[in-house]
Amino acid sequence: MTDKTKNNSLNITAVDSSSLVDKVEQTLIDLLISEKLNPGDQIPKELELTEMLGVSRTVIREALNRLKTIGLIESTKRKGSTIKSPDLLFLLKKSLIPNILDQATLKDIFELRLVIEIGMSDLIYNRATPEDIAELEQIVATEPDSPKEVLFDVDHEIKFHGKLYQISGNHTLIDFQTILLPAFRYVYDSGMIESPNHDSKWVSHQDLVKILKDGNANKFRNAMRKHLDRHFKGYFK
Amino acid sequence: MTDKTKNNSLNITAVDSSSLVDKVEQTLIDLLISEKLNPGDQIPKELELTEMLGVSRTVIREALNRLKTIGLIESTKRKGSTIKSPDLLFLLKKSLIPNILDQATLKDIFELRLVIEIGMSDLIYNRATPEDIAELEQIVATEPDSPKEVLFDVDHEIKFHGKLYQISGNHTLIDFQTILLPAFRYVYDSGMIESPNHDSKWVSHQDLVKILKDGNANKFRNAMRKHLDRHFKGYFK
DNA sequence: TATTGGATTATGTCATACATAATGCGTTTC
DNA sequence: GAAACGCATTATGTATGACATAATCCAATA
Repeated sequence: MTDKTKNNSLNITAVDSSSLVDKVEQTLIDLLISEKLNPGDQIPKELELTEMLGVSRTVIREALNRLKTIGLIESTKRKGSTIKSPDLLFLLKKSLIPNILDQATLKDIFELRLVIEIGMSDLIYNRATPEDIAELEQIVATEPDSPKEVLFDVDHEIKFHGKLYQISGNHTLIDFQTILLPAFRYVYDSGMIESPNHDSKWVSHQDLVKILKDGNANKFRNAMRKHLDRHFKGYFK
Repeated sequence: MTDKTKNNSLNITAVDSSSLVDKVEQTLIDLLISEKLNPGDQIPKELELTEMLGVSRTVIREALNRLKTIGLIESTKRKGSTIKSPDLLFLLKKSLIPNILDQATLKDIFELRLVIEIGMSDLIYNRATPEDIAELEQIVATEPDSPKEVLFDVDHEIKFHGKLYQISGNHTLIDFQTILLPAFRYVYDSGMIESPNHDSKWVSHQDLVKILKDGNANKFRNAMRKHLDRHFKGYFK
């Protein structure tokens, strides 16, 4: 009778069900970490790894392929594989296909956008150049004065807020926006969330620009919060 | 004379240098999108794909392996591969190995943490239960009263802020924290950023809890900003 | 000196065979 | 008749050998 046949309170060690490729992948990642390898450094050739780890080239290749997929290495013919500083957001871009994400995650992402835009107010306020502000002014110039008349135009929305991301100067954030966008748009298009209405206290894009120009960091942050308030509705009541 | 031999101003179409696997991968992703497939749906078997796309099983497998790596599919023996709602952050966790990231990205991530923690103040304020607050009070109970005496203890820092992420109720954010953390710690340990000092206007953890309990959303958000101010130093001057 | 044209090397692709886990089904057993 | 067992089936997982292809080096040549 083997341990496997019994599932009661005997001290039975869990069987390692991971595949060979899984193990090799982890081994390689550990190697990258422990050896303190830097971008540009080379890792052993496939055939060398085959010998070192005692598995077939097939397995080595599949494991390397995974590292390649997550952007940790890069391989060229004759040269072999070299370490790379991964583009963190590149992956997200690939895997974030809205119709495949479940609703909970989509909602999380929607919230994430609100969180980020409020939080990055400080970056924006401290980094906006006069040229940036001029550009923002131009973007909002075509908007009607009265909030009541402002339709919710996703494209215009993206243009304005996209510029804000750019002003933040944080490239990871900028990439982030291009990732959040499809999900964001999807949330609206699919009717998960009702298109926002404006009440009288609403802060318009024009107001935001004004405050960015003449206010201070705190004012701008709080104004941004008010601007996004319409999106928060439905979450908190 | 082929187009390839000339590199001057002739109208020369760029050569497609992507590998077969690259193409198959993209083809499969397009398939997922266009066919409006949902999690749980099956995709064709490897051998079927081999016939459909006219490439060897090796290539098919490598492409599938990539989709598996980015969490879009899942494969089991005999059953084949099925679509999966990807865990977005799982990937980041793997590829974010601090010593491999370049400095610029590390700095971006450091900023990102600040952005997120300020921005999620609203989530925290609106979702904190009395039990949450009690727990926070317990965490900060051991801290000295005077800001001046507070040492910068990364572990304690993580404990407190980790609880805040949890209160936010946004699972993507919670995952995010476990990702930002190693990078965050690395930034300090490697001396890229000096360990913060507290000035007299500093808002302590204790202050934050008090405001979360008795203040309002705006006060809490601005307090959080002040609390993190020491980290912002060095960026803006 | 500059260019050309192999030789070399390591990854990329193909083909085939077998191992392994999951599933279903019929047979045995009580 | 129902549970348990064993066997065939199926699709992925692993191993192996062969060849294709791109990048690089180096020697021969003009």
